[in-house]
Parts: sequence; structure tokens; C-alpha cells
Amino acid sequence: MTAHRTVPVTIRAMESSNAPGGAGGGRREATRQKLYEAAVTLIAEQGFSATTVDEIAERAGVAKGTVYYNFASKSVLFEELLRHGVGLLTASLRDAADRSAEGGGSRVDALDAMIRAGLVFIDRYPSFTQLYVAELWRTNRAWQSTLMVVRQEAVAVVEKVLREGVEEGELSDEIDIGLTASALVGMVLVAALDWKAFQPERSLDDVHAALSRLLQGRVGGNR
Amino acid sequence: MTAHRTVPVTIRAMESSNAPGGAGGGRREATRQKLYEAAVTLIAEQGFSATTVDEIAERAGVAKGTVYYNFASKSVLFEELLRHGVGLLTASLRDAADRSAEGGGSRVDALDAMIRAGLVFIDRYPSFTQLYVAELWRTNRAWQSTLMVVRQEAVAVVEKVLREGVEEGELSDEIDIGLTASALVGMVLVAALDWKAFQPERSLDDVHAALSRLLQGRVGGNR
DNA sequence: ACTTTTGCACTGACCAGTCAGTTCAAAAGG
DNA sequence: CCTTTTGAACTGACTGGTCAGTGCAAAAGT
Repeated sequence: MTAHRTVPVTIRAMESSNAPGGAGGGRREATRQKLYEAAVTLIAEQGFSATTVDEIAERAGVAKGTVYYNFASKSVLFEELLRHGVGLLTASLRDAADRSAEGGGSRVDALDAMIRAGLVFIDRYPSFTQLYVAELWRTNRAWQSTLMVVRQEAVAVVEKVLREGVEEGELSDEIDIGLTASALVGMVLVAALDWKAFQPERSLDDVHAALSRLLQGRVGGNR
Repeated sequence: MTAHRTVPVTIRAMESSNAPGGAGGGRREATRQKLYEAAVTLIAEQGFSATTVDEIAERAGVAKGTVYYNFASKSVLFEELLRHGVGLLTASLRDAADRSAEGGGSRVDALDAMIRAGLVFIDRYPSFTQLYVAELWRTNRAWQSTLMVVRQEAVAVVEKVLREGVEEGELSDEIDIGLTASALVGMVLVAALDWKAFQPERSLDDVHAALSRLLQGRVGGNR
């Protein structure tokens, strides 16, 4: 039932298909990138099932056969896209946290830096974010396990900072780390998606300031 | 090409097909309810496009034709489902806010009550919530305008309380009402969905407490 | 009382169209 | 030369929507 074609996945295939993130693309990698970009916007707009492989190929400016030369199936293309995107986000979050720590900032500063990193990511890849949110809590899907793994990787970065904050006494030891991390992610996610969807003209700084205020509990009390 | 039966739609017809919301269900309304319930879980699990009308009919224990007898199309069924569900949520939020106000609580108390109402709603209708989140930011869809309208109704309830809080000096007048409302909604939404998806055994009070703490800025500082 | 008619709600087989996936011969490319 | 891409053809399964017909309870007729 699977591919019985001639199974391309040869040895040299591995050579040119460098790991995601590899800059200088072989022809292969460039094609994959184009397919990712085409797929992400289409699936974000229409959903996975409503998006046809023909559409993806057309938008990528590539023949349908090429899609199946590069990916075993539509699902596999999507799964690798998911891994690719969340990988970028996770790296970005980790980077923001580390940078803030190196700069001698507090843990709350680190959280704030991560909020900004999240906003920057969503600003740059709104379609991916949207697609991710749409799929995250869906059950009974082929890529559910993949999704859970990458989600955990991303959330873990936030949880780590929270945990360190608690250990050092900067944050209350009564907070629920897992839930608080979820809530923070949700705060950024929804605020940012609403921003891009309904008020795209606003500046990132503006949005960041509002979320920052909420994070630091400067909502109640009029000064 | 239309009905050549004998063209029914008489006066008596209006009697049995009561308007949506009519309590004592006619046969019609009961069927629609069954279809809603079947559709909401299926679409939450698989997405709109991946869910077939045959599946919906089967799960509702009804023939396919009945679906089209009650709804003009698959899309219309979905749209009415959306309106129905968000209507419930909005009413619940408003109720929580009003109740809190009557009880002489502060605006923050009202927000807290709304957070709880949101959690209760998601606890009761996790599938609907999941489906709603998956569709909310999607563009180029037939029901996009419907979605925006109902979203605004729900968010407006939160915004109203925030605005009142600012006017009365209980909340900082520097907060961005729209963004803060989005962020609060996101906080509850994501925390609750993660709760139901990954730790369904936890109690609602537990989750509520964690979010409450975040709302009131009792995160920083190891009291 | 009883028969007959009406028309609402529902049925399910059916149709026309669509799609993911496959295959392949030939061209491009490096 | 060997890899990669092309593009068109094909298939087998599936889908949204249609429609002629059924069942039945209330209304009308007698």
C-alpha cells in the first residue's frame, strides 16, 4: 500500500538534503523549502484536508510529481513542515531566554524577552502559527504524536525559566508551572493572532507593551 | 427542478417548526440538536473538510437526507452550530459578570468570575471550544464573517468589564482594553485546552486558582 | 365515528465531480 | 552519467448534494 515505485531515498539523497536550517541549499533543499512555503499558507487558509496537493505544487511552481519525489505523502510533507516550524520557534525562545540571562536580567525579564520573541515569530510566520493552533488540540490525527513532542519542546523552554524563577525565589513557589506556562503561551498566541488578524497596522512594540504589563501584574491599581 | 410535490409551506407548517431556541422541542428541533452534537465532536476531531456529511448523519442516527432537510448545506450547519455555541458562551460570561456585580464584587472579581465561567464552559463543551479555536483565525472561508461577529460579541463582554474597571480607577488607565481582553481570553483558552487535552484529571478549581493568581499579578514575589 | 387527505419530517440509493496517490517516458541540470 | 524534475495520464475511492418516495399524525370531510 505504500510506495513501491523505486524508492528514491538513495544514499546521495542524504548528502544534498541537508538538515533543516542548512543555508546553502542543494537543488533538492530549495525545492523542499518552496513546498513548505506554499503548503503553510494554503493549509493555514483552508486547513489540511481542504488543501490539495495540486494546489501546493502549483503555488510552489513545481510539478505534482516533484512533491512525491521529495515527500512520501501529503501527510509527511505536513509533518515535516510542523517539525521545521516549531524547531525555529523553540530555538528563538531559547535564544531569547539565554540572551536575557547573559545580560544579567531577572527571570521576569527573561519571560518578557520570550514574549517578545514569540511575537516576533508570529509576526514573521503568522500562517504557520495559525496552522499550528488549528491542529494542536485535535485528536485522532496521524501526526498527533509529532505535534505533542514539538509542543513539549517549546513549552519546556518557558517552564524551565519559570522553574528557575521559583527556585531562586523571584517567583512565588505557589504557581503551577505547567499551567502558568500554558497560560502565558496562550496569552501571547491569542493576542498576537488577534493582532495580525484584526489590527495588523499596530506595532509590535505596542502589543508587547500591553502583554508585558499583564505579565508583571501592572493591570490592577491605577498607579 | 424545485419541489413539485404540492408545495407545502402552509400556515400550519409554522406551528411545528419552532424558531431556534424554542424550548419544548418539536421533532425538528430535536433532530437539529442531535446533528449539532454529532457535528461538533466530529469536526473538532477531524476538521470541517475531513468530516463528511455521511459521518455526521450516521453519528446522529439520522439519514443523510435529513441533514439536508434541516440545513441548506454542510457549511450552513456548521455556521449555525458556531452561532449556537458562542451564544451559550456569551450568555454565560455576561451572567457571571452580572452576578459578580450584583454580589458587590470588584471588577477584578468580575473578571475572575468570567474566567471561571470560561473554564466551566470549556469543561462542558471542550469539542466546541477546540473547533472554534481551530477556525477563528482562518481566512477566506465562507463563515468568516459570522465568526467575527460572534467573536466580537464574546470579547465585548470582557472589554466592557475592563472599561468599567478603568473608569472607576480600579484598573490602570494605561491598559489596552482590546489587547488585554484578547490576552485574557487566550490565557483561559489555551490553559483550559491544555488542561482537557493533557491533564484531564485535574480539578477545575485547581486550574482556576492558577489562572486567578496570574490575573491578579500574584506571580512575582515569593510572598 | 370513520375515512380520506394533507404535508411535514425523514429516508437512502444515486450521481457527477474531485482528489490523493501512482506511474512513466522524457527533459533538464549539474 | 546520474540525479532531479516535469507533466500528463490514470485509477480507485470518496463526497457533497439531490430527489423520488415512505411513514405518520393531525386536519378535513362525511
